[in-house]
Amino acid sequence: MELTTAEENYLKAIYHLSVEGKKSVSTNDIAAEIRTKPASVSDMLRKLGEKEVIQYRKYYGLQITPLGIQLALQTIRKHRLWEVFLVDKLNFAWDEVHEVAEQLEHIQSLLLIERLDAYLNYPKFDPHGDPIPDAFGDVRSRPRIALQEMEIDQSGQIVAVKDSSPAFLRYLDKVGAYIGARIKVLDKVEFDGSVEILVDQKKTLFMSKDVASNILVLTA
Amino acid sequence: MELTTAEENYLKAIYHLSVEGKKSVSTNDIAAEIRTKPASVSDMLRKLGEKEVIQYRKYYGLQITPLGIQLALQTIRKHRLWEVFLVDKLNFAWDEVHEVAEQLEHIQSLLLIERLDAYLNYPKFDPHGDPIPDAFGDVRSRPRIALQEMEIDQSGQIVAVKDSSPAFLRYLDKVGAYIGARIKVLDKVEFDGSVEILVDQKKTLFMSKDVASNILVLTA
DNA sequence: AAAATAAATTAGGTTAAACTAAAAAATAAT
DNA sequence: ATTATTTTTTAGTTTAACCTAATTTATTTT
Repeated sequence: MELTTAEENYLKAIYHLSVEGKKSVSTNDIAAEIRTKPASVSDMLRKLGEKEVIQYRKYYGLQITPLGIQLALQTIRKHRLWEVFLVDKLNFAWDEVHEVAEQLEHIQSLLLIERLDAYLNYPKFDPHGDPIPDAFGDVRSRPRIALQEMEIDQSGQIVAVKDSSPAFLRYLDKVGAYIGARIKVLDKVEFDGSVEILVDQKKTLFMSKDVASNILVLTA
Repeated sequence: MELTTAEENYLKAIYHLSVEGKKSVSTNDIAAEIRTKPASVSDMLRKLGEKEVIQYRKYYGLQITPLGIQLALQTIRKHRLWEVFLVDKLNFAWDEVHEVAEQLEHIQSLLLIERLDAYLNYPKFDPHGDPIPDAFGDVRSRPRIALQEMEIDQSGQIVAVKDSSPAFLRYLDKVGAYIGARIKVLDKVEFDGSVEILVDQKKTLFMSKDVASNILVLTA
């Protein structure tokens, strides 16, 4: 089964919307995600349906198939491995990698990805803390909760972000809340949902509810 | 100036034919190089002419412009840097890299190439011994002659091959004539042009004229 | 120099992926 | 339960890159 670059991008978007966003995936959702027009999405859904990576009934809805999930995970695997390469080996900042990884993920060569994986020492998580599927598509993800949902005095480690826009990542970098940081919730303000945390047993940090709900923590 | 992947491939082919093959570049030559049809080439030449990377007068001929040369060299630079990466870091054999590098060379990111160059320690030659243009397109190539043209008792170092088809590269690997090998010409048979060489002061090797004329040597 | 051959280009068609505008179906509101 | 609104799909274009077949230009040959 061969997918074009465009097809891979659609499938990846559908996978993310299906898994992360729970409820059924709409044409408009996909258009927003891919930054394209709904009419283009309808076109592509028909094609993806014919290739049996999704089950598609027009006006009704779609469901990603096991084959589709497998292919999407391979693309995600490639994307995240390249991100590790860019950060670990080429010293990219974690907010600079996405665009380039978006291109690299479409390079076709099984050997390349296997070798890259070995070279990087079989990493299990990318620089944003997201799990890297193995060659069979298996993902071992750690149970994580939003910082927002933690209790006072609970501690843990920042492992990922929900919103990975460059602006947000830069903000985190600036205030010193990097992936891997060990944190403890010192206080929560009921009124506005903001929280106060201790980072690495040194620095105290205030953050709004908006920020805190975008940070994922592996609780101890 | 932005070139598409196809445009980059055509320009690269035109550059190679212009520089390596001397005489004027024909539509048919390009078609053969790119494995496409002459009609498609005509189409593309018009487009490349409009973008001013070549000077083109139909039925008459073409010439690559300084801008075209610069852009072609950037693509070649990327291709050869990726080849170094694949061989040095990911342990690819030198006959396995071309296809993958052909894809990687089109990734667009100046930062990526600069970082990769630094990571590889600013290599000057790729695994086939071809020179890597620097960020400004400057190439420092070593003066090389074909093994075929060497005199008896002359010695040197294998630095490149003309024909880099996988079959030829595999053959070289098998007989132990790798890039970097130090050699000395022991004998030349006038009758058929074949040569006998000593490799690394150890192994004696016979090769046909065809093979010898495809091996480039930096003479001592 | 005219005829034959070879090379290059144009004309017209295909496919993938996008788009706008219009139509159809599903959902929500009165 | 009609009407209004939103969502989705279809119809018809556009662009890039290819193709075949036909034509035009250039080059050889006689």
